Formats: sequence, structure tokens, C-alpha cells
Amino acid sequence: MARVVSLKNSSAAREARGREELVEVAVELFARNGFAGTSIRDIADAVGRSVSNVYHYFENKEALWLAILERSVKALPARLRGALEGVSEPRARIAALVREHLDVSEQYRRESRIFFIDEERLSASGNKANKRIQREILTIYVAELEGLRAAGLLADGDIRVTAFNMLGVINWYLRWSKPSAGQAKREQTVDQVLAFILRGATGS
Amino acid sequence: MARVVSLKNSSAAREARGREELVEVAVELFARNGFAGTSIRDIADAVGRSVSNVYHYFENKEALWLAILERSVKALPARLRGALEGVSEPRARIAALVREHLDVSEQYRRESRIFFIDEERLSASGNKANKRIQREILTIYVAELEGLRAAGLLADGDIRVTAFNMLGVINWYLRWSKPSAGQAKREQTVDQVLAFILRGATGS
DNA sequence: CCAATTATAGAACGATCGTTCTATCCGAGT
DNA sequence: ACTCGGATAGAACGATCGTTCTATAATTGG
Repeated sequence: MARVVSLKNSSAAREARGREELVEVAVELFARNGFAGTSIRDIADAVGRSVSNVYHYFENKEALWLAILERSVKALPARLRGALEGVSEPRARIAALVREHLDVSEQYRRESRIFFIDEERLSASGNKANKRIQREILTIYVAELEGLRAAGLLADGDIRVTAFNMLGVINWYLRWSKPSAGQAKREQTVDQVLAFILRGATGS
Repeated sequence: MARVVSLKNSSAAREARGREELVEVAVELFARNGFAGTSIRDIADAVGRSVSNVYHYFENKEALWLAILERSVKALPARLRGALEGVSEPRARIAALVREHLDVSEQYRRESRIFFIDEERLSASGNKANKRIQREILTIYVAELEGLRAAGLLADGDIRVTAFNMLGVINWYLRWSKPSAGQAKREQTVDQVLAFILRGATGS
């Protein structure tokens, strides 16, 4: 047991906890007030620590923002690809993709808001990383829609436009869905959103 | 002609031009950098006037923001209702509604961005006005979808969820559509977006 | 043409911003 | 038990924020 305590309090773990707590509250504030609307002092006050303590963990405000990007949005493409594994039927693949996307978005609701809101307002590096991820996601959707077209299930038109339409429904879901809703109600809603998307894309 | 010049330079017209120029550039900057990310000095510099001159026309920063709300978003519900006049067939009404919405959104592209981005970040009065308009728009969509249901054309599910899905597609269109695209290309894209929405809502 | 109003500029205000510096404190390893 | 590096606090920095004040230039109405 002494070993366990020692592990918990190892210097690396201490540092990780110090960082994690800051990221956690920064997510909340950035999501609510935006990047420019959130000050380092706001964040420091919210965790009950000093301003300089924040700078002990992060080089500057943008590094904190990038840490949020790192831990959430960056993982999205991998999770979407993971959801497709083992699913072969084109329609089922689209369904799995959309369900996973809705699920992840809901899980990282606040993070998603941040990167939609402050899309083009950051430094070159942060902006680039964000755009790259969005492009990557679009590519995944386009690939699946091409699978659908190969199966003769896709409605006519530019595939990219269809992909954007799907992403619009999915991303908008974040805006109006209530995190407080019960599990049953939420599953029902997700079903309906998915059905809308499938009809929109395939036309059946 | 002396009368015309006199009219153009009447004090009221002068004031209107002074205000209008400020609103115009404020829209641009707010859309690009957000409310908190845009300073009065940024705006003053962009119009080539002084900071105090801005305060001559607007009581404070938020009044300027509200002036933008006033001249664009506030008119949206009326324009949507106007597009429905004289159209009776339920499907055609939905089509007219969506087309008009896409058209207005494109026309007030920057303004729309502002109010999506800084949705919940302003004073009680500004926030309330914004929310009221959004609720009003939702009501219009729900009413039309009820017309569709009465005609037996609506897919199953909660009407509000369907309305949100439609609005997601429409609002997302602002994010990815290129303002630089030619007229023909744009009409083609609008057709496809509309088709997606109609299939999604009606399932045919 | 003159008085009155309006438009504009510039300086200055206190507050707050991101960031840095210096000093103390605490906890872990020897 | 002691040392030593990481964690924390507090004060201070120059810059910029929204806003106000005062004075001057321009324009309009009589």
C-alpha cells in the first residue's frame, strides 16, 4: 500500500494532476466565454490557484488551448475509423460512423463547441491543426459515401456537398440536444437524427 | 439639384451614413474575430476615424453589436414568412422556406456568423433578442412540418428534432459554401442541399 | 454670414489583459 | 534529518481594453 500511495504521489503523477485540473476548468470557461473572452485569471480563480501557477504548467494561454485540442478533438478521426472496423455493409457503415460521431461529440460537448467557435481565431499552428482534423473527418465521410455510391444507394449530386450536409446535422445536434436528457430519450433522438441523415443521403 | 444635394447632406442623412459605415466595418471585424476579440480601436482604425467618434454614434460597444442585430437577423422571420405567401402545397412551402433561408443566410453571411458564434456571450437584452428570433424561426419550421404531416408526407418522429436537423443543414451551409462561387454553381448546390433536406424530412 | 449644432480628434482614466520575476513552501529521495 | 527540485503565491510589468472628457473643426439652418 505504501507503494500505491507513493505511485499516486510520484512527481510525474503530481504534475499530471496539476495539468489536468487546469485543462478541465479551461475547457469549461473557453466553451462558455470563448478564447478571447476567457482570461488566465478567470481560469486560475476557478481552480483556486494563482496566475503564475498556470504558467508553471503551460507556457502561455495558447499552449493551454492546444492541450485541450490534444486531448479531445485530435482523437476524433481515430475513433471514427475505429467504429468502422468489422462493419462491411455500406449502409451499416454509415450508420456506425454517424452514431459514433454523435456519441463522441456528446462526450466532448464543450470541447467541440470551442473548436467550432474559435475556428479561425488562433495562431497558425493551432489553426492548422484544427483544420487538418476537420479535413480528415471530411475525408472519412466522403470515402463512406463513395462506398454507398458503389452500392447504388446514394442520391445524385456532389458527394462533398452531401458530406457537408451530414456534418451539419451532426454538429448542430450539439447545439440543441440537452445533456440532461435521460438515456432512453437520448437514444431515441439519436435514432431520429440518424434516420434523417440516412434518408437525406440515400433517399429511402 | 441643389435640393437633392441638400437632402443628401441633411443632418439625418449624415448621421445615418456615419452610423452605417461603422456598422459595416464592425460586422466584418466581429465576424472575423468575435465580440471579445474585436476592440473599439480596431473598428475606429478600420474606418479611419477616432475612437471617440465611434462613441459619438453608439453609446457603447454592445449598442454597436445590437445595431448589427437590428439590421439583419431581426428581419429574418419576416422574410421567411414572406416567402411562404401564396404557396399552398406543403412540399412547395417547405422548399420555398428553405430556399429563402439559404438565400438570406448567404446575403447576411457575416452577420449570421456573428450571432452563431457569440450566441450566449452578451448582456441579457442582446441575448434575449437573439434567442427570441431563433425561437421564432423554429416555430415557423415546426408549423410547416405540421402541414407536411397533415398531408401524410412527414417521416415519423419528433417534429422539433426534424426542424433542428433542417436548421443544422442550413446553418452549416454558411460554414462551407464559398461566397466566391458562380451563380450557376451556387444554384446547383442550393438545389442539392434542399433535396437532402426534403428527403430527410419526408423520406422520398 | 453668423450662431448653433454636429462631427471629429486626442489625451487621459481606471480596469484588465497576458506575461514575468522573485521568493517561499512543501514533499520526495537519499 | 537534510537537501533539493517542483509547486505555489504575490507583486509588478507594459500593453491594451472600454469609456470619458475636453477642445477644435465642419456643417447646417436661419
